[in-house]
Amino acid sequence: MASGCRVRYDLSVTETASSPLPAPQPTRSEASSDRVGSNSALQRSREAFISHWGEMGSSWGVPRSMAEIHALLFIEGRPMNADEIMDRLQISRGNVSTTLRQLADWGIVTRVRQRGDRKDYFEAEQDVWNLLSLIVRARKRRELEPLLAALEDAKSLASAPGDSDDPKAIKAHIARLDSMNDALKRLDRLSDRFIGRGGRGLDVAVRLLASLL
Amino acid sequence: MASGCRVRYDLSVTETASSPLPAPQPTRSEASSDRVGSNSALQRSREAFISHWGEMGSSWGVPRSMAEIHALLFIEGRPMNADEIMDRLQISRGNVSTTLRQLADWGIVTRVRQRGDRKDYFEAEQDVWNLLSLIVRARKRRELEPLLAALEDAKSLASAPGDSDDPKAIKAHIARLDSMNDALKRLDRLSDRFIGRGGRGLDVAVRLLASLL
DNA sequence: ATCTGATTTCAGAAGTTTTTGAAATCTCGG
DNA sequence: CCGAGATTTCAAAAACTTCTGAAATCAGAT
Repeated sequence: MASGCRVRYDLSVTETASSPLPAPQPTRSEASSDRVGSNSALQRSREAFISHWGEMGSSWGVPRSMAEIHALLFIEGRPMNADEIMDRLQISRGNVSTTLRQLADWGIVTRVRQRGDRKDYFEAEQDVWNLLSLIVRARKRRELEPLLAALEDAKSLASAPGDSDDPKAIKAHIARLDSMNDALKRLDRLSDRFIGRGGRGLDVAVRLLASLL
Repeated sequence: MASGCRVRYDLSVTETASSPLPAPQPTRSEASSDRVGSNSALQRSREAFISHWGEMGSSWGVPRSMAEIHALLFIEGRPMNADEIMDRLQISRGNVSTTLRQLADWGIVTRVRQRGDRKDYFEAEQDVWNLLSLIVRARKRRELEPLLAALEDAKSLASAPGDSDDPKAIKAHIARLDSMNDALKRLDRLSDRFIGRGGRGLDVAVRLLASLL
């Protein structure tokens, strides 16, 4: 569903001076042919995880690089700074900065301070149920709730004052809006409970259901 | 999150002859300013529903026009043919054809035959829980399952034969993959039950949970 | 077979989203 | 207050997705 394969870009920043990074770590390989970088089994497994997570993200409307950054932080399980992320994923500084801020807004990633280091470090939520609940919460707020509001609007629009529509048709129309509204509202309320307390709710509910069905 | 406002396009097809359509129905209005077309309360309400549904779709990775076509069929609640859809939504024949096929593949829309009419008509699933279960089913197959397989791969990659990685690190890494895998697998199995029987399962489960939590 | 209207296909156009990278801004230490 | 490094911003570029429309294909009627 897409290829990939970006080109390397210049790392030097603003000032003219050369920034003597501790040893510019060779890049990862993208897919086949040439391999560079540390290619231990562990590293290759991480790479696989990252790219599959990125893939999944992009089919769910999450920018690939956002999903990849998150995957990297999750799978490394330790705080990383922007430079490390840039090097590892081969994406630009601006992109990393913007994306980290968004992930932090969603609450999926936390900014941590490293003693005696001016850089910002970031680490990902490690509890998967917590992670899922954060995602659900964010999408619910950004997408489900506005849609519910819109459905209410559509409903009130339909029952406007004097007009020339067939009352039968109006009734059927409103019934359709209502059934959609009901279903989504139920999911909405349900997700409230699910995410009620730090993801544990989701976990519990899922176990519960699994046994009941 | 986007504008819209496409231009009208030529309706005439292949042959040179003029296709005398029964009266090219004026176009809908996009948002504000000029209004054309039938503007009854009912019509405006439908329009609102369609565009909000389209909006939502596009933030979930569904092409706007696909979401709109589905919304139109759902809210009209009757079989419609390609020409009606083109006129109403102002989208091209090719787009309509391709999209209808996809919706039909997902099972969200059904092709129905109208006696004595060579055209194909399409109608949308009217039961919302059924609809949701069809959507869940499709996404599960197309996205969740491949991801689960990929996680398994990543896991086996990590425990490859003789290599230089710290055994501690490998253990931690595998634990992470496992926790992700477990959570997603549980969701996966759960959705199986949910959609087990034509959407009713989903409905029942949701009611059940709502009362339990 | 042929004709006619409906449908599908697909290359290119249009539109949208994502990414880049360099300049602006911020922040801390001295 | 200045300098050095870190971060943010944002206009422009690249990449990707979706859409168009004309030509090809298909299918029923004659």
